[in-house]
Amino acid sequence: MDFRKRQDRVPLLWPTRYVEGELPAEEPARLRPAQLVRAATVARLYFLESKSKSEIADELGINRFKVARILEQARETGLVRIEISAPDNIDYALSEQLRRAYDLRHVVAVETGEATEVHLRTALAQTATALVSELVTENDVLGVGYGRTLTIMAQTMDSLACCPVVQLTGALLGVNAEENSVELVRQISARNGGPAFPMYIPQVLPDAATAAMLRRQPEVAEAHRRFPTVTKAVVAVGSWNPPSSQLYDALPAKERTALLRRGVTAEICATLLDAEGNTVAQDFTDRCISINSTQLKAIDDVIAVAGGPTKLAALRSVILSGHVTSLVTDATLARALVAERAR
Amino acid sequence: MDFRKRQDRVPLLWPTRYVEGELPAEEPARLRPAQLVRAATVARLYFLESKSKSEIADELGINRFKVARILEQARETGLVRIEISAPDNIDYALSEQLRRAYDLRHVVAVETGEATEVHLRTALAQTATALVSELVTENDVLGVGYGRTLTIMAQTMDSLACCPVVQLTGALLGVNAEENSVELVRQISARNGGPAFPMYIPQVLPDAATAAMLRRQPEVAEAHRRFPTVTKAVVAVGSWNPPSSQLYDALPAKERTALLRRGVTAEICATLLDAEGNTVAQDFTDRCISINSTQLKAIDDVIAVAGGPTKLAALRSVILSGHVTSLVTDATLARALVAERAR
DNA sequence: CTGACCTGTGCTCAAATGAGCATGTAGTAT
DNA sequence: ATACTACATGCTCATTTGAGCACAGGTCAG
Repeated sequence: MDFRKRQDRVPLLWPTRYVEGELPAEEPARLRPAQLVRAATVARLYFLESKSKSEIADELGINRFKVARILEQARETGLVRIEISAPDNIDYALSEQLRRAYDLRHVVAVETGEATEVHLRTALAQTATALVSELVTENDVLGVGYGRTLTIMAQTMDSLACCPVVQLTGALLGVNAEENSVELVRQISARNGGPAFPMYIPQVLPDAATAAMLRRQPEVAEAHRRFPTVTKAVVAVGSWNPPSSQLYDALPAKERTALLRRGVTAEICATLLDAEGNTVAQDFTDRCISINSTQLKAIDDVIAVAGGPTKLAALRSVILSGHVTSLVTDATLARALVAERAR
Repeated sequence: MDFRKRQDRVPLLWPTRYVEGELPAEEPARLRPAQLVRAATVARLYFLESKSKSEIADELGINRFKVARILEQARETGLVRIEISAPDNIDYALSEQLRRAYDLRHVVAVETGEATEVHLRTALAQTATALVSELVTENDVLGVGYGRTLTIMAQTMDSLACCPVVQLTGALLGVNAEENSVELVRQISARNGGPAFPMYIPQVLPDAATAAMLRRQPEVAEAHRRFPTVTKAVVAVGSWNPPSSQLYDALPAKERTALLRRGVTAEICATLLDAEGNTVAQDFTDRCISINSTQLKAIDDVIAVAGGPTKLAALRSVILSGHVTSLVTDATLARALVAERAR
């Protein structure tokens, strides 16, 4: 029987925590003693003692088809149960759907329930921590963008391989001074023990010339030299419409509206994207201290961490732009993205 | 992977209630998100959606060996668990061992724990009820012997197929008049709605001539005519040394000792057996109203119900004699029987 | 640099297996 | 009786599968 059952049958393998469709009622083995003894024996030999059906058949003096049928029955009656039990805050099927829908490398759709924004961020951050720790080896070079969720992530980051940590964007003025891209890089490198490449410099500068000049500052130049060596990056996604972006918040109203008029929908690092994922307003990006679009795309694995209803359009745009390869998001957002791709 | 694991690996299929060897500690999936998503996806497709490994491999764009290895890992980490959960009052492995050791058809070894004799009888009776109900169809003719455990069984007998019920032995004087072979047959036939063939007659008579004469009484003759048609029988086993037998108890001391001196170790219906299972004291059996050894052996399936430490020698004898094909007993007794056969 | 040694991958070949079919054996309706 | 249904059994053949091997890439010590 090989544990698979053909499609025309009722599925006999039940998950417990992870449920696809309906959960069959707990069924406490309706077999009678004689069958029970035989079925339990066969099941024990097959599952516990890893014998082949043919082997069991020979041993019990029945034929292998009979053994297969006994095992089938054992499953049907619930004598043998197979459960897939995984942490239930991840929607695995949805994650995989989304991954395939946009041909991404890794997608983790976190089930956040009726969470407040803080809870949502925390949940995403924890998952991002786990994903990043899993993917990053000591031979990697980790690039780090900036975002509120990433800040929480940095605080919970543990067991990250000891590898260089490179700051990908200059600092934005956040609500408090503790939260900025420099702090983020410091936190992470302090926790994984790897060398840090921070840049004490603002992200947005008055003009491209100033930015170009400041890029020549030793520390900034050093970080920029690392950009081509970055193998994995974890970044946030900023939404411009509706606004949910630290960069957006940091800009004067005039500038925002100008950029919005030019179709900016999302930002990833300092790269601005329209709804279709095209890079727009390159002149703005030139004024920024940040990894640029080309360099970002050259990174092997770029993990975007973004959730919440305001990020839908932005996340879609970022995915379509091809700047990210992996994604940590919430289930609601994931469902929306899958749904529109299905059309 | 086919759910079996080779012997050199740690077994990855865990029973819950039914445990063979050690029970591995509950292990809550130590995989990280990326692997978890992939493993959960593969496991879902394989177990829940019954796809083949090759199919899954094609679908996910990996090769089938990879799928097999992911599934292996899913088992190793406890993401996928297989449990065999059956009523835990039966020792399935022991039952099967005993069955094979003596080439019996059905054996159910009931785990009674530190039970009193009453509890033990009740447990055996319940199991016997289940086994008999399972094995007997409406096309069978059920023969019924006599014993205290069988009396309890009759009281709990339910969902027995509606078939004729034939009394196999005459009545013994028990502690109370309610408990005798006639009552037993009445009870069962009342419960299954089948025709009864009782015999209101004592089991032991003064001499063979009297017995022969009484066998001609219409009711007795009718039952005897049914003996060759009996297809399944449920009987008790009496032990003579140590004594644990209703028949033994019913005999005068003089007679007992005379028979004991002739090597009587066990009795099944009115057939007496020595330690090796040979029929002895045929002259005594001739004085009894009962199915005889030949007729008993002609029955397709004879289920003996016997338990408790006093029955060891008797049960061994009865099994060796070839009078029974199936057995409901307690685990302790079963273990003893298996152990001595192993030598 | 080299060679030993992992680890992950994908192969070959033979064994294990399932689906579907043919048979046998009821029981049931005609 | 006869035909039909239902079900259990055991077959053939194509598919699925595992074990073991071979190879690639990477690491490490010398």
